[in-house]
Amino acid sequence: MATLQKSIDKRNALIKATIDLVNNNGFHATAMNKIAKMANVSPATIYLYFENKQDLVNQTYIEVKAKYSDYAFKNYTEKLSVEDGFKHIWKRIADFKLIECENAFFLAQCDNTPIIDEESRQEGIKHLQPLLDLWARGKKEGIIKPFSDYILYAYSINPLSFLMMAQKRETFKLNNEHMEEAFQAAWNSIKN
Amino acid sequence: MATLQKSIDKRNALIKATIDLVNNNGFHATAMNKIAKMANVSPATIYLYFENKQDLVNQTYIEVKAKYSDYAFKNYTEKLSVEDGFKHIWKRIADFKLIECENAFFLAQCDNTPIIDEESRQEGIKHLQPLLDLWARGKKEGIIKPFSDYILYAYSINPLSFLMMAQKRETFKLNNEHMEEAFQAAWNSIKN
Amino acid sequence: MATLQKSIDKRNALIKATIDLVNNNGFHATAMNKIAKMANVSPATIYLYFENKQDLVNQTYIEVKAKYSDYAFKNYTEKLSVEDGFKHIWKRIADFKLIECENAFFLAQCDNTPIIDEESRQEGIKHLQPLLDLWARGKKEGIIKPFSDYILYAYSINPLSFLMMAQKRETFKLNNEHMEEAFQAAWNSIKN
Amino acid sequence: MATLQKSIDKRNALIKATIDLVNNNGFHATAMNKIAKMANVSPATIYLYFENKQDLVNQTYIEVKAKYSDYAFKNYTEKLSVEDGFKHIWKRIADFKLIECENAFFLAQCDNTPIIDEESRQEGIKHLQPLLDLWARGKKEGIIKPFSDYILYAYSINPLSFLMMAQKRETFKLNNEHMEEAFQAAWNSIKN
DNA sequence: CATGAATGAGGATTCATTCAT
DNA sequence: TATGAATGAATCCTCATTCAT
Repeated sequence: MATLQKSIDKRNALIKATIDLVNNNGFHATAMNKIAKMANVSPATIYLYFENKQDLVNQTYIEVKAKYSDYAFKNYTEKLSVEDGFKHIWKRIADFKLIECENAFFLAQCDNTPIIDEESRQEGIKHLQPLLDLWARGKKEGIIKPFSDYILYAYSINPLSFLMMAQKRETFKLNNEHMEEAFQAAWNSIKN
Repeated sequence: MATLQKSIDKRNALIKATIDLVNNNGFHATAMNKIAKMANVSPATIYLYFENKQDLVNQTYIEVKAKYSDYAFKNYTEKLSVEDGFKHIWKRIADFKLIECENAFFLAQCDNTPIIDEESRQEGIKHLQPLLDLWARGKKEGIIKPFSDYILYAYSINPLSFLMMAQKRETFKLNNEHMEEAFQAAWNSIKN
Repeated sequence: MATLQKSIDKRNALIKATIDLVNNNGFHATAMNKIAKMANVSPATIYLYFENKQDLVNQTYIEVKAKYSDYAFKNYTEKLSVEDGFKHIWKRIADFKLIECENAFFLAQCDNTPIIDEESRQEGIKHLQPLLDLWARGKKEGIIKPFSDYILYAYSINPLSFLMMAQKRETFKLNNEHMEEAFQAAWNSIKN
Repeated sequence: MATLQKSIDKRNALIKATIDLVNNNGFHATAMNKIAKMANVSPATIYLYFENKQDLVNQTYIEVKAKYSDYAFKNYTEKLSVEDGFKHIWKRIADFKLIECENAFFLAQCDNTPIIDEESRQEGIKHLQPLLDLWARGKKEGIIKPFSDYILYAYSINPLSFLMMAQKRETFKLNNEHMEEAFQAAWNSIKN
């Protein structure tokens, strides 16, 4: 136990350090040494947990992506109406992007950059199924526009990433009113 | 003349090579050496045109950003109605992101990554004024929702970046119908 | 133990190599690569022991300067008369400059060149106190001329550097008679 | 004429720039580019006047060395007594080292460093003949100690270099009294 | 004579990774 | 399991030198 826990702690510390440093310096400007130091671990120790630097980022990506969808669907139930269900998920995602913004920023960087293996990217995509199911139901009920899921995502979910970036850059500060506007824009873009 | 043109050609070749290589490998994985080789130039020559690697990317960013807004507002006139004007600009930006996708991908990478100086970023932001003016007019006429420009941009323009990425990743192929859907989603998200 | 000793050995090997190569090629013509090779070490290893090239020379300078004064005052005691004390120290310094001439040449190069940080230079100056004390006593007793210490040093000690250079250049070979002459010249220049 | 003069001016400007930059940065840290810039000349132009960098320093050395001996023997005549003659030359050399200290510093650097070709060094040595003649006469007359010329130079002339360095380093400021002391030390070290 | 643009070779330094302990 | 010392390869950048004009 104790020793297993210690192992997990180290792994977590390494992933946390990776997110932090990659966010601030980018992938290639982040030295394994620095990651090790920030995680209070020897550089060699990293290689006990990860095959190499690429593997470290890949796994970090998958982990954060999982955290993202866990967060997104927390307390969500298919019993909700399409609109309420969407609102619920949207709000959760918005919270994730704006509160857990270090994680969200890391994902944005991975998603707009050639640093992640295609395989790991695929691995990370799987998790949004409940949202796709909701949209399918919405389309069938005539509540959601019969658009490709890519387009629905692009317009109703992804804009939150842009707002997160703006906020992180401190060029824009989101308040509750903005969030309300954002939700309206999202919903209007996909509702029938 | 001849010699000035040759200089300009070299600078352009360097910028083109930078875009290409950074797109495929990321900023830090792109060696000056490789940029030089691709531009048919000695590594040392880069430093006649740019102060250092950072300066090279900064200037590339500014240049591409300028190309982006030039493209966006080509043939645009304020005489158009708000809706027509928006449609015009939106179509141009869509074309840029989907046709000049190398350029667009480069911008996406810079905008979601800490590789660009804040100063250069500010420099690159200036160019969207005509769109902001159009939105101001739209809000006054009651045609556009009275949202923050950040939100209007996030929902009506930025989603195109997501679609561009998806297409570049070959996970999704946009046809004319998709484009029509995308425009509707964009317009619905901001129109009153 | 073993590992600490190995570390010290490496550091020493690096310092030795630095002296050798800087003596023969000058500071800037000496590549870190070459120093590493001569010390049987990887280039990267140098940076485990020294911050950078400048730091390497600075520390080498300080080390050699310390060795110089250790050598100068070996077996010296204040109980000696001023003349005997001076003769003792002078002989030791002469030996150092002519026998440990690699070290002496390195110092000469550093002292006549802008390669050493002012700070390290100050650090290296501290060590001659016993000689200054001896002169102070000599002046008080009326045995040594009441000249500035700079002048006493310039005339009674520093000329040995010139002779060392000449010998190193193989333009002049010092024998015992020369040494006797040199000492007379030194003593005559400062004695009352 | 005019064009020849212009050529000479350029050559002089280059030599002046070399002295200045080598004094402040050392030989290898001094880039041809910088020398060219300081002399208001294109880098390529340097190669019209000098074969390469080594040749540039060699010739600079020879030139400065010539200036040194010209300065040293200005107004000197063999009709002076040994002591007066020595005093005359010594004063001139002292002036050179302390007033024309940029030149003197350059020589010190060359003389304590492996940057000058042996050949050029030999070339530069020739010039002190009148002093050697004076010493020969002094020895014959029993006024000067029958020491090797190397030793005479080391003790009566070379110390001025040390004082010049100290002054340049701003650790010591020489006044007239010091100069008087210095001359006494010099003369006492070699006079019978 | 004079130049400024161009360059290939080389230099200091960093980094992902390994290995002896 | 954990480490810190060690490293070879690679990176950014500079520089002495050349060449077309």
